[in-house]
Amino acid sequence: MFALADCNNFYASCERLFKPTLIGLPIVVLSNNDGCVIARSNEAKELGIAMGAPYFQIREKLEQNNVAVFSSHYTLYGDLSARVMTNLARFSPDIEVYSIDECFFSLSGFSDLKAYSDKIRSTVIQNTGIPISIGVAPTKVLAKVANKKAKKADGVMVLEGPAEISDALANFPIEDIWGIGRAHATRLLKLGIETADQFRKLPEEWVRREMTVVGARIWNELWGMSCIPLKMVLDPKKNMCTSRAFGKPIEEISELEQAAASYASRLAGKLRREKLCTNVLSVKLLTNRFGDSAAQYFPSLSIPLDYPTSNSVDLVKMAIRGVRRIYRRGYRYQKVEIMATQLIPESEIQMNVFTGHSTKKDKISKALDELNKYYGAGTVRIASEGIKQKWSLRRDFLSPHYTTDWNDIIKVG
DNA sequence: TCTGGGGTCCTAGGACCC
DNA sequence: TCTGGGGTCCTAGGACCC
Repeated sequence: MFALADCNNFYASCERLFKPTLIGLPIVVLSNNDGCVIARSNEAKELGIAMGAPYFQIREKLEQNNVAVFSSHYTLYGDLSARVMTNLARFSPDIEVYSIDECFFSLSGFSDLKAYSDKIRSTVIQNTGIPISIGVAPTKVLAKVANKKAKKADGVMVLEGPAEISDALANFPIEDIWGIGRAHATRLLKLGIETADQFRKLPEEWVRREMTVVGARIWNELWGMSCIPLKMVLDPKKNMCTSRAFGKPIEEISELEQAAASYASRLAGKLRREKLCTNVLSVKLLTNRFGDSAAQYFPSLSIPLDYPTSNSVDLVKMAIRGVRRIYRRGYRYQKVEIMATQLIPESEIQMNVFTGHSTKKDKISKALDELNKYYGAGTVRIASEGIKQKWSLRRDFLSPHYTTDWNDIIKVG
């Protein structure tokens, strides 16, 4: 049996944890640049605030209803997520941390799954303050279904026998099935397939032909045949990307270079943290796709590197070179994407006799990491990243670093 | 003025090799 | 009328996830 634990309205719950005065009140959390809504407390959902709604369009409504608004604060959420996962790990030998707020784990060999899940749930809530729901079923796809049902029940739902499962699927909307996205849902709805139960009654061959093996796996999982195993060890990453919209549009190449340098440096840091090196660096510029009238331009360039690297100096240099190659005057750029592909572990690097590895550059990178870890991200930068970063993120409603910065720690009394 | 960011998997088609 | 066959690798694009 598989269990899925999912934190309720995770980001909103994290913000509320440190502001108990907000209990019972509506909360929303905004995306980077305070762009749109990415998390809502139940009270905010009840007000009819849609997921993904652009902030500037609903600002008045939020003010009228006294909704508490927060900029997203991933350091805080990451820290609280780790606490939840640590607690869950005490209850099962096999766990898969699936995302920042979700965790699959095996309950095979356990008895009285309802009572055990209730205990897990109350322990996590007690120890972390984050409310969670648990769904249990014979496959991952069914555990997802159970989890949705748990949210509407008392926080735990176990689906075990065939009759119980049929019942649960009978009125389960097709578009809510894990793995069926907008495109497939639209198509299936047109064919009159509206529920999970109708979907699994389609012939398997049809599903396989029209929705590839991915669809066939979901189909089998809905019949209780497990096809998606627990992933207890993470596969090594294949790509890594730093991409972020600017606080305001950029037209000048000098500012684009700064931003690209800055993103490349951040990317290099992420690579080093995961002990990976990249063979190819890609740079992409994007104009604002929502600006109907403005001219659009989405150039990109992949730069093969002479040797796999993760050092900031090399990657920043390449990113700037990329921007210079693809930049064209006359556009209002909204975003730059720096992507590293063909990643390999640091330990597997084949030395190139001619270019080799520069220990000096590696030492610079290491010093950067250590200084920034101690004094805070971005304290020491490469000069081309610029000092006055006019394009940097807008985060007008950022909460304090309650758990990750001594200066922001909660004071009692 | 303002509309997120970071990933994975699968397939099809082209290039290339023997 | 005829123009091999089979394999691998790479890339682009689509679909999906949280």
